[in-house]
Formats: sequence, structure tokens, C-alpha cells
Amino acid sequence: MGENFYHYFKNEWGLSESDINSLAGYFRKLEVDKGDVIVRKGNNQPYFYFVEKGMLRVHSTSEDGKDHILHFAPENWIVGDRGSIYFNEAAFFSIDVIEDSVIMRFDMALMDQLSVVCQNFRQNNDRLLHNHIRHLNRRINLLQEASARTRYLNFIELYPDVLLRVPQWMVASYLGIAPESLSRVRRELAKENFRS
Amino acid sequence: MGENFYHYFKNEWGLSESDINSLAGYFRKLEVDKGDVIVRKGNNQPYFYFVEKGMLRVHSTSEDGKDHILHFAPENWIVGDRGSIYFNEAAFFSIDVIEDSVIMRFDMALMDQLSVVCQNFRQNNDRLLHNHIRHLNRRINLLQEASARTRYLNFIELYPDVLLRVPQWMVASYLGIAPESLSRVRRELAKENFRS
DNA sequence: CGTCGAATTGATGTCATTCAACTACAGTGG
DNA sequence: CCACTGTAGTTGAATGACATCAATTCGACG
Repeated sequence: MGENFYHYFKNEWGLSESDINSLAGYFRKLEVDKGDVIVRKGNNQPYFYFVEKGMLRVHSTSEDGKDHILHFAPENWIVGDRGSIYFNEAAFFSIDVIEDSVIMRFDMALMDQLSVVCQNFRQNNDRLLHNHIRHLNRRINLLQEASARTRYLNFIELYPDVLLRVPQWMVASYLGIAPESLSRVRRELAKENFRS
Repeated sequence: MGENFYHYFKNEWGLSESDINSLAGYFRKLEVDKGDVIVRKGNNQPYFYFVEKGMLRVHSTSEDGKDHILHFAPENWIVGDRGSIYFNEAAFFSIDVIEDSVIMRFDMALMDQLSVVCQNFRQNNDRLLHNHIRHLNRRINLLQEASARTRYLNFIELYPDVLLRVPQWMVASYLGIAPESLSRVRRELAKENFRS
């Protein structure tokens, strides 16, 4: 089933090894290529995806054709359009593949089954969701108050690994600034570090 | 215990009337005044607060002394610093009272008890959390791509009731723009509506 | 070696901020 | 009842940050 997913079952959701073995029917391993689109904005696509290996991106294209990245999803992230999954809506975000990846697809049935087989699952997952909300709150705060420069520095600190794996224009898109602006920010930073 | 809180127990968390009666010991009703500070950034304050009546605001003061409002919390909102509650950290946000309010305070003990007495609680709460995340994602997307004007229009649409209850500079703070800018945006909109 | 997308750079434009002045108004104390 | 004070909101002028547009360079890959 994959090292990472297995590890996630055990350490994040709190399942025992025997529990895990009974769940094989609830998810499906998919090998996807760079460029593939997994969820398309506007469709209904009620699935979660766990990233076993590689990287996805969650983004939204606005009416004027500009693309904004909500977040990247490297190994051990779970993504999916919550509007689709929980409220049967058309997806608000698109998800596509930016590195050849191995992902595990599942849906609500797995979640329900998890809470049946494992006493602690709901509680553990609850904690993960609150943690996620906590991060989103900080991101909002950062978008409200910080300059392009500060946002970039924050990104480096939070996701140094992602930084090295994605093209620069995607980082700009995540930060909500133009690629040219990011280029200039980087030049300034490089200059300063050279001085000191 | 309060109309709204009772209603929330029943309709959002899915508790029966008899369940609810057994929980009185797990929360406390507080009457607070405009201007009171409930959670102070930097302290550890592991409580949730349900707003029965009135309004709170969750905000963060940055190093340069500027204040940014993460969100308002009118009736039926639950607020609390998740870093404090779940991870025993210092609070990242402050919470204070912007209308004389009645609030219900509780902590993790209530949540644990809820999952004991009510089979569906976790599942229902799970859904609420995902819905919350969904809203935060859209807010991030809006901050990334939208102008001051668009953000304001979006705010009017989402929270027309809040708009009428808070001073304009707080709306500006929520939107992440200067109060002067909001004033100008409003002037433009007023002008346009007058024409047509 | 040629091609194509990514990144850089410069010139210019635009939107929002900043600072300062002024108005409106509510609350306070004489 | 009226001056005094402080806060909110508006307006104007100057500034600044980032966007846009266009040209060029860089670098990976066939």
C-alpha cells in the first residue's frame, strides 16, 4: 500500500496494524503523471487523495484567466475538494499533478469505516483538522498584513523542501504576487546576503 | 442555558434533549462588556467560547502595531485559539468583545463528553470543521486574487448583518486594507449606484 | 544547435497606503 | 445647555509597492 500511507494510518490516525489490513478495499493506488488533472474546477469529484510520492497542487483559475495556488501537496498530504466531498457541490478548486506521483484515492466510506474499526480515529482526526485550521488562520493573517518580501521569507521557512521542487512562478502564484515581483524580491535578498 | 446554544447542541451537533440536560456542568455562562478582552495574544487560554448574544472579534496585532481582524463572531459562532486549546501554545490571536455579550465558555472536557453521550457528535462536528476549512480556503483565494473593491463586495454578500453592526474601520481591518481605502471604495460604489 | 518556457530586467502604470487636514458626532464635565 | 475632547469617517496630495508590458537572457531538452 505504500510506506507513507501506512505510516499515516498508524501515527496520525492511530490505527493498529491489524486494523489497517482490513481496509485495503477502501482505497485505490493510482500512478499519475506530471500534468495530469485530478480534480477539475466545476466538476463534482467526491474523493480524497493521499500523496504517497510526488507532488500535487491545488489551485483556482479566476474569471480573468489568472491562476492562484491555494497550496502544494507533497508527500503525506491529503487533498480533495471539500465542497464536493461534504456538500455535493461543484469543485471550487482544481487539483493537478506537478511531479510524477503515486497517490491513494479514497472517499467518505473509508472515513466512516475508520471510525468503526478504531476508537480513537475521530478524535485524532479532529486534532488534525484543528491544526489545519490553525495554519489557514495564520496564512490569512499573513496575506492581510505582510509584504511580498515577508510572505516569501515565511514560505522559505515553512516549506524549504517544496521551494526546491517547484518552479518559481508557482511560488509566486502561491504567495499571491506576480512572478516578476518575486524575481525582484529574490534579487534584493541576494544582494543583502552578499553584503553581510 | 440560552436559546442559541441549545439550538446549536440540537441541530448542529445532533444531541437529544435528554443528552443536553446532562451537560450543564461542562460550560459556564458569562456576561461580558464591550471592550473586555477574553483571550490575549501570548497567553495560554485553552477555552472555546460560544456566542449566545452579542459579538466578539478575533484579531492579531503585528509588530508594527497594526491590527488585523481574522474574523467577527456574532451569535452562534464558536471561537477560541486552537494553538492554545490543542497544542498548549501561547495564543496567536486576541479575542475581545465589541458588543455587550453573553457567551458560553467550555473546554476539551465538553467535547470529550459530547462524544461519549452522542454517537453522531464526532461525525457532525467533523462536517462542521470541513465546512469551516472550506470557507477559509475561499477567503485565502479571495485575498490572493481580489481587489479591495471586490473583497468588500464579497463581504457585504457574506455578512450583511455584521456589516451593519460594526464600525467601518473594523471592516477595513478584516479586509486587509486601510480605512481610508475602504472609504474611497464605498464612495465609488455609491456614485455608481446613484447613476443607474 | 535551435526551440520553448522560465526567469530576469527595465520602463511605465495603477492601486492602495500614508500623512495631514478637516468634518461630523457622541460623551464628558463645567 | 454649551464648550471640550476624542474617535470615526472623509477627502486631497504625495508616496510607495506591486503589476503590467515588452525585451532579453537563461537553461533544459530534443
